[in-house]
Amino acid sequence: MSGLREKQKADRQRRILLAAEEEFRRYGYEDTKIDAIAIAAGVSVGTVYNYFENKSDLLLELVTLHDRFVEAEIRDLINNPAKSLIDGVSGVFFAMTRHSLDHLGKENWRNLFGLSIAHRQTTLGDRFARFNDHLLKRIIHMLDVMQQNALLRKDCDTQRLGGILFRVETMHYIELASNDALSYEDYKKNLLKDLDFILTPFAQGPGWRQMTS
Amino acid sequence: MSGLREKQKADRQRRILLAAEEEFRRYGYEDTKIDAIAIAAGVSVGTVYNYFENKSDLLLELVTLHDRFVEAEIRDLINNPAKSLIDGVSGVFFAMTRHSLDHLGKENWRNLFGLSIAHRQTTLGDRFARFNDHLLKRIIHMLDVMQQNALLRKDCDTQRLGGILFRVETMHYIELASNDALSYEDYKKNLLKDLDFILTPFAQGPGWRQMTS
DNA sequence: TTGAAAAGTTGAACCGGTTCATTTTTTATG
DNA sequence: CATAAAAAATGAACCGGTTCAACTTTTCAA
Repeated sequence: MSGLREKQKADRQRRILLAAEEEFRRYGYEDTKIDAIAIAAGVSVGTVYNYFENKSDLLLELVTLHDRFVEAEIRDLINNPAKSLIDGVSGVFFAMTRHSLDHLGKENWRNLFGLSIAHRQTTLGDRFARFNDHLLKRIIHMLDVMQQNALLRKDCDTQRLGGILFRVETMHYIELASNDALSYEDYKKNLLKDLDFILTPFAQGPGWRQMTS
Repeated sequence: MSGLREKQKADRQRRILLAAEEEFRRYGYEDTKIDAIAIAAGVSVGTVYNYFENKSDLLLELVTLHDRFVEAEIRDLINNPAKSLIDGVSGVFFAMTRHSLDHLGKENWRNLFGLSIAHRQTTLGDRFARFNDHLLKRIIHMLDVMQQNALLRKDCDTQRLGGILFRVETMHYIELASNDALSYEDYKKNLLKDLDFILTPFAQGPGWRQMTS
């Protein structure tokens, strides 16, 4: 049977990932030793590197794994459209952030962000960029839907608005992840104010901002 | 004379910084070895660590050193106010970025950003945050001036607008620094579009966006 | 001038991520 | 089965940032 090798490979990969997740969660990125992951997974150090490029790749893999949950949450939020532009957008961002933090914690996320910026040229940076790109597309799609539903002005470039909102959110997320003194509630409050500021001129409906002098 | 020690210290510190700048510029952050800096500066490895916390601190020190030039450029741009809101804001951002890149190059900047995010709790992250905070204050001040000059709506919260613009710019800068395929011109084009999108509703004068349905 | 305390320098050793030559396991073939 | 080729696992060695105990230089009081 030639499936043995495949089965063993899948099993080892799974065990390494599981061990890594446990270690990262328990000790944080910096204090997690590859050695410890290898021992916990019942393999040698070399084998870990056989399955994963490097330490940060391992972390990225964990993020990607849980990507599907975020994906599901976003889908739900898009399918049950919010009553207003700001509720829709903030709802998606809050859900994403809540989930990300619960899953891996601040320390891992700031390392992931930091490393993906520093090593953009490498696999890590590239894949993280793709991951973000995908999320951005979902945001833009939601804006399109809201435009259909007359919650967003027809003359608004959703591509551009989406990009801007995503950039602002990303910075808030980075600030949250990299500052232990900042709580999730702080993040929500700050982001909401920014979103409101940006979105108000583009929101359709009785409450939008009067712009003529 | 008790000044000898002080003089020697200042001299060593200067030599180390000079050597570091040369190495960082020539080889980039990753490929610069502390060992090489020490040799170029004519001191031992231990001495380098006597003067600087660690490798990234050394890079941050170089950035801070040239901060004054950026400062000067910004002051000029604020003193000679631009004709429009968008020209003023983009002018400052473009100048900052142009100068930063010329000074240290992409590779060093993406590492600085990456490391300051990953190590926010440490001296590095903290000092980099302060550095950014200071720039943000200058931007807000410029917005205040423009508001005085009737280039920006009186009812606009300059604090908030400044924060948003700064966040968007920072993300564009990170994208520029971390992607070798992106040119400075690309950055300018992309950022300008975002700034225009955000600012148009708040710009005072004959050309501002008509917002009533 | 002297010598001991303070300040600073030094480089060998440490630590942990990563590599790679060697060994072990699995598969394919007669 | 037996065996050779292919695939994968292994851990000792490498590399470079960082630390620290030993050593040198400077200061300062007597």
